[in-house]
Parts: sequence; C-alpha cells; structure tokens
Amino acid sequence: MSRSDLYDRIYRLVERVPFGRVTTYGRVARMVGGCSPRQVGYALASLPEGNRVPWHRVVNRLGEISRRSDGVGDDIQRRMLETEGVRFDERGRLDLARCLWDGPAEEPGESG
DNA sequence: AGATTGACTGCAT
DNA sequence: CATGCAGCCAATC
Repeated sequence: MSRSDLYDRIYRLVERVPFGRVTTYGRVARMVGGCSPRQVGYALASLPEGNRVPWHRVVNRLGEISRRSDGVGDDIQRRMLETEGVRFDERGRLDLARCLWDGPAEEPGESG
C-alpha cells in the first residue's frame, strides 16, 4: 500500500462528510485504516488548490479549528461551517454532539 | 542518517 | 474543562 493510497482514502472519506456536519482528525485516521491523526492533518495540508474535498468539515477532537502553518484558512474554515448552519461557541468551538459525523455508517446508501 | 517540525489524540491530574 | 506528558508517522533541513 502506497502512502498516496492513504491520502486518497482520507480525501474520499472527507468528501463523504455530509452538509452541516463535521468530523475529527482522529475519526478519519481510524476510518482510513487506523493511521496516526497526524497523517490526516498532513494529508489535508497537502490538499491541492483545485480540490473538492470539504476539508473545512474536519476539526480537532474538541471541535476547534486548528491553526495551519500558512495561517490562512483559520477564519475561512469557521466561515464555511457557519454558512452550513454550524453554530460556534465563544471559545470558537462547535457542538460536536450535534455536528459530529459518526462516519459513512450513517449514510443510507451504502454498498450493502 | 539524525534531529526537528506538524491542520492530532489519549490518559492522568 | 484546562494543563502536562508520551505516542504516532511523514515531511523537511
């Protein structure tokens, strides 16, 4: 298995994140094969420009928006989620109890 | 090849 | 809930 496949798996999963919903790096990391959460963040950080991966629907385990090396997008991600109906707290966090995506298992149209 | 960094997480206090 | 320490893997210098 190549690392590219791993990244592909991560992107595929993030693409499956429904509207107004979010997931955590750890969850994605476990779904794609149980790799380290670092890989997930790293994969998203390696996202190309013309991507269709809703990376903005990925937050840390606390529902906070992590800071990127670029320092750009920190605000964008929050804006994106807000436009999807996600509510933020004074601390800049969202209600994982409502927006947390438990994975493709919640998808009605699975191959099975 | 060694050391450091990075979009993180889990456990204990 | 916040803080401090250790584990994790790949990219970078």
